[in-house]
Amino acid sequence: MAQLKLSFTEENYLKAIYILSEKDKLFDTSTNKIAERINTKPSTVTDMLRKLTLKKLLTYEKYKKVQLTKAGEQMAVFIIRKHRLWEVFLHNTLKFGWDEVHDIAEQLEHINSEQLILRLEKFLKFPKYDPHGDPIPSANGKFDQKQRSTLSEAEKGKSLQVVGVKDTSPVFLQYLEQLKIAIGTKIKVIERIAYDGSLVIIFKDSPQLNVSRKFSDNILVSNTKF
Amino acid sequence: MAQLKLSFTEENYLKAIYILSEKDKLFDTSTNKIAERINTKPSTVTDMLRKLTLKKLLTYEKYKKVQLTKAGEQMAVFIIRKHRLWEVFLHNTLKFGWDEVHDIAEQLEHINSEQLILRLEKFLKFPKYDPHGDPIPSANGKFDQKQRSTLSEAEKGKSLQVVGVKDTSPVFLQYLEQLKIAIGTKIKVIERIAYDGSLVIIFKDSPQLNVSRKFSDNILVSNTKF
DNA sequence: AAATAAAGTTAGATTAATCGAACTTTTATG
DNA sequence: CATAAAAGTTCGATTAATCTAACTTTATTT
Repeated sequence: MAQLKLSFTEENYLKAIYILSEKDKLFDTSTNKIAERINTKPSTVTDMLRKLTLKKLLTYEKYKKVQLTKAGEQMAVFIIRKHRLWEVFLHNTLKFGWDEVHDIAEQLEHINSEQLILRLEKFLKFPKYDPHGDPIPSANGKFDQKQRSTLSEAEKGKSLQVVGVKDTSPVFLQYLEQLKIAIGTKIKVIERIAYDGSLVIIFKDSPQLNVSRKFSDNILVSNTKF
Repeated sequence: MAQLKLSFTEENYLKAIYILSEKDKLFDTSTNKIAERINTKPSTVTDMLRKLTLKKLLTYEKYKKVQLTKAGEQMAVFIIRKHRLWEVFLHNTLKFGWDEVHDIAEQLEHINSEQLILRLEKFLKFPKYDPHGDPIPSANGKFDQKQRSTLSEAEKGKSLQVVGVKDTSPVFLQYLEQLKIAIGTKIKVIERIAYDGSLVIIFKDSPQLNVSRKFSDNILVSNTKF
């Protein structure tokens, strides 16, 4: 693995395509979506798709859908692994806030050294999840897939533990920080409001709190832990 | 500081020019020397010197010598600061060998985040020297200049402490590792052999050892500490 | 100091990544 | 289903970094 060297740009395309394919399993990964995610123009994406096809990292015919090959997917997963391990380092070791780690990890993920990542992982004690609750693939590319659902799906009376977020925008993360909700926080659903899909919840020593549907849609929870 | 963004390549040129100017204070920093250090051709260097002159990071007229401006020097020192802090991290925290840290730090030094470096420095407890004994500039660009000389200059009978190396090639560093000489090792010069400039030394519980002039020329020592 | 060598520069070409504008294909909609 | 809108592609151009080959300037040496 990791035999052929890719440019930062190529790596970013692979990662973007991987993530888009994951996110929208129903819809095809399209030129425009890639362009938007990578902040470039569709014409540039077309060129790059050609290039990556030649390198056998994805399959693609013009006007048709894009799909990563085994090799391309492996590369993408490895980049995600690096990204998430660095996020753990930034958050746990250097004490960066939840919302500050992404941009720096975006740069660090391209550092090229297998050894570095193995040792970093060991130093961090083999974390399974990053600070946003996203799973960190192991060195052989496997994800630890824990049972997760959104808070919005939770039944009344259920006790749950926050394991991640879907929205990772600073505004959302900072709001969570303000509420003192973080990974690991235990939440109980007191009531479901049928009218607007909002929920009344409590957590830790908090008073009752009404949270919007939009809010609860973006909180990932598990109830397998207790 | 650090207002304008430079490419990796530009940063590498600045660093190379800074280091060459430091090393050979007597001789001018020349196109060919830069080319050799950066592993590129002289013609490429000429182009880059023009570009960096336009950006006011150095002064240069064709066929004349190159000199960094205040701004260029600040940038270079900041890159060296990053490089050396990362080396400390790799060595102290991730337990990489003395000889393994350079290449990875060469990549990490280009990561762009003032905060990251400040926090890394704090995490590492504000180290003053990197694993090779080279001083780490502080955030305001100042070096802690300790009294240093080479082992070859040491008088008979003197006790000294290793504070760094001049040669950082893997073969030399690995030899030191084998001998169990590292930063901090205390050495006593038993005898100076006039014939070939070699020295007889002892350190820790070692037996007497004869080391060549070439060897002792590349060990930096201080006797200010005890 | 003239000739030769070494160092440095210029010019033209190449590769990677990007863009805008014009064009083509696919999809959606009346 | 014809046509307009959306999506995607092609083409020519640009910028950064690099090279080679030819040329110029500076340094060295007899």
